[in-house]
Amino acid sequence: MSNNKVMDQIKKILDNHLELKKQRKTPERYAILEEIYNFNHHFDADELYNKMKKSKFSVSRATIYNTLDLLVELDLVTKHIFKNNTFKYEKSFGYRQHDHLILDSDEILEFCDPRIQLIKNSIEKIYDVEIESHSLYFFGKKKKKLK
Amino acid sequence: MSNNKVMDQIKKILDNHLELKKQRKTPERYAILEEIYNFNHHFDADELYNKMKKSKFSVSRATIYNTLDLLVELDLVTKHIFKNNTFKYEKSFGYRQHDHLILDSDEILEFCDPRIQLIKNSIEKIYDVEIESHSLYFFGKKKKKLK
DNA sequence: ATGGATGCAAACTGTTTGCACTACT
DNA sequence: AGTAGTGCAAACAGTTTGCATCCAT
Repeated sequence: MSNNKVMDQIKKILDNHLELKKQRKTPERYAILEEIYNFNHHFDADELYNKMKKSKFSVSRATIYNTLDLLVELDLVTKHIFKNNTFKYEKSFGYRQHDHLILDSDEILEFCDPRIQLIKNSIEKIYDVEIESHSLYFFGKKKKKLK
Repeated sequence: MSNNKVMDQIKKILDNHLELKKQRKTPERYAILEEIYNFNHHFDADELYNKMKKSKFSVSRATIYNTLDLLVELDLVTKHIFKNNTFKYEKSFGYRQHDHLILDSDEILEFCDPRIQLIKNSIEKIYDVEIESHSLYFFGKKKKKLK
């Protein structure tokens, strides 16, 4: 499989961090990271919890949340909040930055537009601030096709 | 006061809507709308609830949420969700569309950049969709001033 | 062996819901 | 009079927390 290489890289990142910060290399952390990178796109804590429960490696909710926080901090995972108030997550290593288009409240597409960087640069200059991240969502619906 | 005029206009909008949809013109609805338009910027349901409680017109949480939904539907109020998972609201009539810059996790500034419309237009064409709304937030921090 | 991490369940927070009562039309 | 809207409190959902136990170091 070609993405074993990605898997190796992200595990290495986690590994390095844990070593550096003298945190424990628990099997749970690696198992969770692996499951997340097997997801294709957005999931929430509960989905991950259930996926883990079905897998050979059952893990508690507390650990799910703890590990998600850790991985977000490491930039291996991105945390979103769309319109409702539950957090959504997605793997982020090796995926270039993108924004989201949400159609009919449930379908999520991704896009990338360089002009967002230009806006960011302007804002930084105008307000004399340093921007660390942004979130841009478009909400819309598919056009009805005329018969 | 110069914004009595604004107050009159928005009450008229609510009025028309209630009449049209044959909904009741309860004093609670007008009182809540008025309090909201006395706020200067972002608040959450609880802040509004407390503000109402202190005013002459105490109102229940259920009514707060019901009325907020109604006003959002009428575009008199905008509903946001920033990084944590509680909804924030702001009055929106007469205020041209703007986006938000959140500094050091607590200060909220507003800005307006026409390029966001250009991005929107592109996305609509590329994906053949109709975009109804967007949300754009920049998260950053103030630059340290050198002494 | 030590204490950081986990599992479990209870607590918490913001929001929603059910139902009896109120008051707008 | 009829019923939409309100108030209250209980229910709910997602997340966080406290504490006993476990296991990586």
